Amino acid sequence: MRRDLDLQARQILKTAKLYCTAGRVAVLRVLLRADKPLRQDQIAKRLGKKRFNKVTIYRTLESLLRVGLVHKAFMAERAWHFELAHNCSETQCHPHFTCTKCGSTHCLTGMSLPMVKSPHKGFHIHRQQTRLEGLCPACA
Amino acid sequence: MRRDLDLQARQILKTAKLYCTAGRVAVLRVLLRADKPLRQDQIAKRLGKKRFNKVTIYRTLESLLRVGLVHKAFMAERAWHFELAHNCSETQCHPHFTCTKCGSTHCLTGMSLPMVKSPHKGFHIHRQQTRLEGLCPACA
DNA sequence: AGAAAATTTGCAACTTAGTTGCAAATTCGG
DNA sequence: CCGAATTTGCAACTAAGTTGCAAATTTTCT
Repeated sequence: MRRDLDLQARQILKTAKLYCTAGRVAVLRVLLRADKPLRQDQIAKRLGKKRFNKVTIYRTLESLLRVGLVHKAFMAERAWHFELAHNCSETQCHPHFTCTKCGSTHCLTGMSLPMVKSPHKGFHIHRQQTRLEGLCPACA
Repeated sequence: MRRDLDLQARQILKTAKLYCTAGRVAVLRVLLRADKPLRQDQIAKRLGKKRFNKVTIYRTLESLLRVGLVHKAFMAERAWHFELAHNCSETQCHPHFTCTKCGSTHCLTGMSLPMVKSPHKGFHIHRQQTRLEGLCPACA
């Protein structure tokens, strides 16, 4: 089982043309077994005895991101962004668009998306929010 | 014009039963004029001469959040979350669900949403991501 | 209006998340 | 196994946000 995972991780790294180091294999193994997006500290915890410096973990993730093996879930940014809630309904706000080139953000007001229904039993969805990425008029 | 904005801000604060202080009026005015979600530092910048301590700005935003006048756009969390990109298409990943009670996050795999189309001309949407909030099976 | 009570503000110090430079260690290709 | 390329750990740093507390402001009560 664990051998398998190890081999799989190594294989993946090799095809991605990344150096196959202890750190990368370990982090990748954690991600392969994860059932949800993880933060650096959560990954570190799951590495257990195999300790790596947090800088190493971040840099490993960076390399995995670079080759497209990994995503940043939530397309999060580092800082919080605030806006008035006035023209948002209880269940959703307008979508936000962020330009991948210039980084500018725009509110795409005037569109309301159909409310998502979970395919998994037992989830009660109260609010949804959609984030879009692409090129803004100025950059396109 | 500016008088109007001021009055409007005061009115809003009054109905929300918040102390009507210089800081709150100023921050609210900025938000009323904003065309997109703003970070604390961006708000500070727009306050111009009316300087307030960043702690004050954060606490002001907190109070506006508390009474529901303001949102955190992107439902952002403070730290980045990473996950394997394997079962995501070029244009979207599965939606993520976060429980507002216990804070747990789940991947709602197995659903693909229709790709959003911008109602505004000139936006080229490459990727979309949906985030859901509500109660998870355990908390519901 | 004036005073007491409630709330907000600013400051300094702190935490958390993530980054950078650099020297030492590891990995790869021949 | 050697040398070049890449990765690692460390320490020090930045950015974003938080906390405690005393002083200032706002509201309420009379």
